[in-house]
Amino acid sequence: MNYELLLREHHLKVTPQRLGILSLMVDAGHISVEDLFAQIKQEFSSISLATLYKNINAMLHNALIKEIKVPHMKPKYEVTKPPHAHLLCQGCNEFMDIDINVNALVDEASKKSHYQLLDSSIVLCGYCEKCQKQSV
Amino acid sequence: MNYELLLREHHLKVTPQRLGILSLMVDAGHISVEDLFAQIKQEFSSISLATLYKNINAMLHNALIKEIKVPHMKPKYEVTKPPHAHLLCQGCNEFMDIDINVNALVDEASKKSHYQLLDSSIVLCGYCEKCQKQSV
DNA sequence: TACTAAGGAATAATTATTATCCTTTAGTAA
DNA sequence: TTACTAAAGGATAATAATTATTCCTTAGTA
Repeated sequence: MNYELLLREHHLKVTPQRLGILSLMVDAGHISVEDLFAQIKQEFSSISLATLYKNINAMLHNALIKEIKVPHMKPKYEVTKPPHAHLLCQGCNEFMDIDINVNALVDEASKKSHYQLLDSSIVLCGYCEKCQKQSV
Repeated sequence: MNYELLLREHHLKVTPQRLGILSLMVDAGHISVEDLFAQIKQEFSSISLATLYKNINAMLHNALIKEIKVPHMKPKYEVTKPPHAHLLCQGCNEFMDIDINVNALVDEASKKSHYQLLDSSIVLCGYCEKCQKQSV
């Protein structure tokens, strides 16, 4: 993926820090501010937490990334992808993407409301294969 | 609704403050800590914000209420109801419940993953009838 | 009625996020 | 290239949200 181009397409200045943050986000899939900061520090030891927040907000504003908020968890961030749902494992607390038919859901909802629907956020909770075996 | 019984069923001590908080939550449908505090203050002028947080956490812990978290909004709380989705109006920022077929969604997701699914959280964003007319 | 564990009030402490100030740098155009 | 300007970065202060602590009060129970 060409991160430099991706930033330009979203009208964001290209800086080494920003490229690093974006690249880490892509690699991680879903990552918290805390973890992202720990990782970006390894590349830019003097980077400030405020810089990270400023970048996250800039990228959110341009919809380059999305915020995922679920109960009892710190917010996580992911690079924007086609509509999909999230599976959240209650054991290891990891997210996994799943491409269910989001449009069908939106269609069904449309029929039951007068809302003009624009976007959706779907989180399913359960146990992943690994955590299923271990405990429960 | 018998709030006293509801609290007892969830192994929570019955106190006047707690009854007040629960009753306000039911009436509001979906409410933030801030709004809840403003309202409960009218009934118990000396109530502390810490007390409110402790009650919210106690009720969350016993699944008497649920937390709703979505990007760019303060968390809201609702008394636990049968599985349903939320419609969030981007104009007035109000939630509305909608009873779409959540089980069908979970079934579909089950087929596409090895997860053992337990719970789901679905938020659809758009404009309600009123806000559709006004702007957009 | 009395006892005990939990709840409430007040407030301090912690955590997460944003604002501010000043320095540095990316983007642009001469 | 060079020079200019707006935006970005770093350091840190400030704010907001939530949790912890202390002590006093009350609900549940024997």
